Amino acid sequence: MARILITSALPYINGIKHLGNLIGSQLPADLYARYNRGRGNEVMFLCATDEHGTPAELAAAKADQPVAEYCADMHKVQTDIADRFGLSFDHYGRSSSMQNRKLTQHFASKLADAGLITEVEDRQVYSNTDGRFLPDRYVEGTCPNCGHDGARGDQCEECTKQLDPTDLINPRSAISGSTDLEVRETKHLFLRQSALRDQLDQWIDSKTDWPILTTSIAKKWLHDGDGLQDRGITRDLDWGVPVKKGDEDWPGMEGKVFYVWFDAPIEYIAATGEWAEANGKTDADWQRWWRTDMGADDVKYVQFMGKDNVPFHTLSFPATILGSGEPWKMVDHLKSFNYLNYDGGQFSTSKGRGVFMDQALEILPADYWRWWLLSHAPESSDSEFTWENFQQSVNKDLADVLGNFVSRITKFCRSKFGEAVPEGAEYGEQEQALIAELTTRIRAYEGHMDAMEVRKSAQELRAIWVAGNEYLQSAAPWSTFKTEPEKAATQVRMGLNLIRLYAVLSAPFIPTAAASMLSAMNTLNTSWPDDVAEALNALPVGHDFSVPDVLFAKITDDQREDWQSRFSGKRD
RNA sequence: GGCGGUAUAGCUCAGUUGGUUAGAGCAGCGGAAUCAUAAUCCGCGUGUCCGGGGUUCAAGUCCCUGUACCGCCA
Repeated sequence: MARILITSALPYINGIKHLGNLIGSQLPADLYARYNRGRGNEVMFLCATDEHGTPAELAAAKADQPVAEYCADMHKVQTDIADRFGLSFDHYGRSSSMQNRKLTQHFASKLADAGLITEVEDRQVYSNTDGRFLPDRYVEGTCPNCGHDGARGDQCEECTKQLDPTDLINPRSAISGSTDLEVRETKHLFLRQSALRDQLDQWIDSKTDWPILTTSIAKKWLHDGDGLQDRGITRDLDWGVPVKKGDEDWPGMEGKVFYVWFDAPIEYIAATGEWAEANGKTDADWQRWWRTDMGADDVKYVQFMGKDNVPFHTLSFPATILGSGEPWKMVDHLKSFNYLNYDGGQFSTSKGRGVFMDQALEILPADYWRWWLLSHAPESSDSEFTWENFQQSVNKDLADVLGNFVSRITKFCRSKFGEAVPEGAEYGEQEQALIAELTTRIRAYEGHMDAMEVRKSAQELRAIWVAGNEYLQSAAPWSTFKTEPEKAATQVRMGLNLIRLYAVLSAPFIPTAAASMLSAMNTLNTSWPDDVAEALNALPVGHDFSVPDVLFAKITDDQREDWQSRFSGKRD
């Protein structure tokens, strides 16, 4: 039994995520987790909210709440939505947890011991009115290049010129609008990533089976210009992990916190500690997933994320781990995704454009979204969501091909033989041919799933559903029933067993519908079809079942048009 | 500006280390069947593989170049 550690990129705390975020990390990670559990592997699937940093502080201020309280509330909201989407995390943690605080401080201490941290004097804009330092992007003013008034301190969005906050004419605080600003000296810790460049380079070179998207981004950062740069890992903020060297104070760093990108990936590890604590486990129980000296040697670790997160996961976080000199588990496979666009443009959290997770669940059950998103995952390039495509795909694949299959076979059996698996002969030639085809296809499906080829997996699964319809069509039990009822009974027995088989195979994609199918077939047998012939005899003659409700109602043209206009603008 | 990605049938996409008449699903057209959510199954594709050069016996697949769209730039 293999042991698989799976993490999804951490969603930021300031609001509900849209479907583009979902398909970029959490959903494919869930697919992989459910599949591996289905195969009988031991899985640890983790995610958490990323809670530190200025955007969280500002969102809390806007909501008129203390930031800790705001984060606690939003964490609950996100946990609830994740649950309703069927995201089967073993633990959904928080980067603000005490475990993460301790671990982050621990890593910083180890890095300092290894000589990989330097202190750098810096000059930064301080707002007297706000009583705080302002991150570059929170200083606004007139662009010296094009004269645009809303330029940010890191870049002018109008002319795209990169700026320094001190370049701005008439600078003001983006938080309060105050112009009472001054430049102050401040000291920060830098992680000497440059010292680890060759190690990281070799490590990336050894990953020959990673998506090109992943390695090309990593290589670019390693070699572009002067190569990998050292990175500031502290900030002058209140909300975050206090800068400490392990348990001890860090002279000169009083009142500062670690940068959100330093502590967020460490939360992958800390979340496992949170899982242990929440479930009455010991430290050893989580360490066997993460410490190669404590049993994590045989763990396969897979990360899922959108392409914007790749640099931090291929370079910064590995630098933290390698630099610590401790035997932590490093990622084995990094599956990255492109972006999903919405109806001709981008999904956008800040602009409220597109469909957000809570809204999606208001109009349709999770399985509809899961199927469409996964079967159209942006693997090789950016892909696009349109309502027409969504309606067509979902109606055809889920309602017609799969849902109707379940419906036609159960209703036929009920009307001719009653609600129990009818007695007939052994499977004949036609059934053996079907078993052979399904065996080939199921092995291909497993291959794609093991390789995390999401779209190809969906295609193969669909072909497996189609094979059932083809069989029924050519076997035609409604026809054989008239002259050879016993033969019809055998064919119906095959059809009913196919429903159970489909439920098991489809569960990673559409867990709710799969559960309904199993429930209708009145079975708890979810064993993976290593032997397809055996799997198609799982429901024996005489086994009771029931006819389920329609699995997937079709999306009507009226609904589609309604949603299309409802989601065309900004969210409320 | 630098870098990266993408450009293949009306739509969404596959096309492995270059090798016979470029494929799949959807949509469309025709047919079969009537158990079923008017569902299913079968048959039907003359596509400047973005343009232009080049390498090669052979290029959608490699090289150069141009164009378009998207993204990233700590």
